[in-house]
Amino acid sequence: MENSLYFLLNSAQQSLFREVDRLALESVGVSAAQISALVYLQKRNGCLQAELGQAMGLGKAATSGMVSRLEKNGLIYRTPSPTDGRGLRVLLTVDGLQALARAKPLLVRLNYVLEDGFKEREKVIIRRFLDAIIDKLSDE
Amino acid sequence: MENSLYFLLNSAQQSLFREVDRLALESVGVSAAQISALVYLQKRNGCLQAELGQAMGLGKAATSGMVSRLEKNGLIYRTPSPTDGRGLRVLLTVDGLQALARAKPLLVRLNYVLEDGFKEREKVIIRRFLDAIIDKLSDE
DNA sequence: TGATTGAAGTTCGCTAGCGAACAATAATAG
DNA sequence: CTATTATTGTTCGCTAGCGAACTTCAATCA
Repeated sequence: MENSLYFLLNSAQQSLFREVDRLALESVGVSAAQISALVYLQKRNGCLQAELGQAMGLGKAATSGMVSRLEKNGLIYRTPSPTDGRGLRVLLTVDGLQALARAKPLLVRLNYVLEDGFKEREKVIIRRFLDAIIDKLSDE
Repeated sequence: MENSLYFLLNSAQQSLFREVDRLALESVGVSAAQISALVYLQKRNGCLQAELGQAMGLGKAATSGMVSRLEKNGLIYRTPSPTDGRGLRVLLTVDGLQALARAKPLLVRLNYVLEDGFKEREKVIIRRFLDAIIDKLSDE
């Protein structure tokens, strides 16, 4: 029971996330969760706050808090959406871009460590497992 | 980059954990994290608070908070350790045992869903991936 | 034995998530 | 055009984690 895939998955992800968070705060000065948001904002070149939240899999409240903390840290700024009177556009600042640049080596190294010891066909199976979880739980 | 195993693993575990937490609160009235603790306590038939924390991969502060909430919910009780003047022994209450009984079907169903669509040899690879992460990060 | 080091717990202030309730704006139905 | 419904975002109170600083008791060393 306590050897089930569910407990194993939780345990692995939690260990990993906490370690990455520790390293990120130490070497980049930004939390792991915030780095994920910065990566997305760079790819999309800024976006509506609601879109960022959806991409991160967060609810409204969590998104609001996270974006506020990013703003307080000077990594992003918010500006009213030109096309929607309700929305806020979220954009990287120069500091945000620089933090992202400092974070990238960590992310690259991380993936090297994660993939180390697994053949391509094995990685395909692992991805299929993780993708299946996400698929089964996305109800829209 | 955002398709890396790191982001994929985070995404999958977070989706899964939040869904399980939602179901657990709804059908058992106890959070997913608390259920993990109850499972461990049943297996060990009670243990020192510090041991529980280590088994859950938590620090002292998180352990203290979690055990306090379990106690507030009436699922466990604390009693001074007979062998160590510093320690607290944590034990399931009757309510705790009953909550565990209500939770078990959920856990069984969950693992069925997770394993569904994967052959034995594929599950072995998935376990090896997750175990490797835990191994690489346990420094003692 | 007595002093130092270590381990068990608590508390504090922080990040990070949740749902619920709310205000403001947009979109849609009549 | 107006009334209803949906979407965007905030705030509140909660669970859940972290490290740091602290107390208390145990173990070790000299």
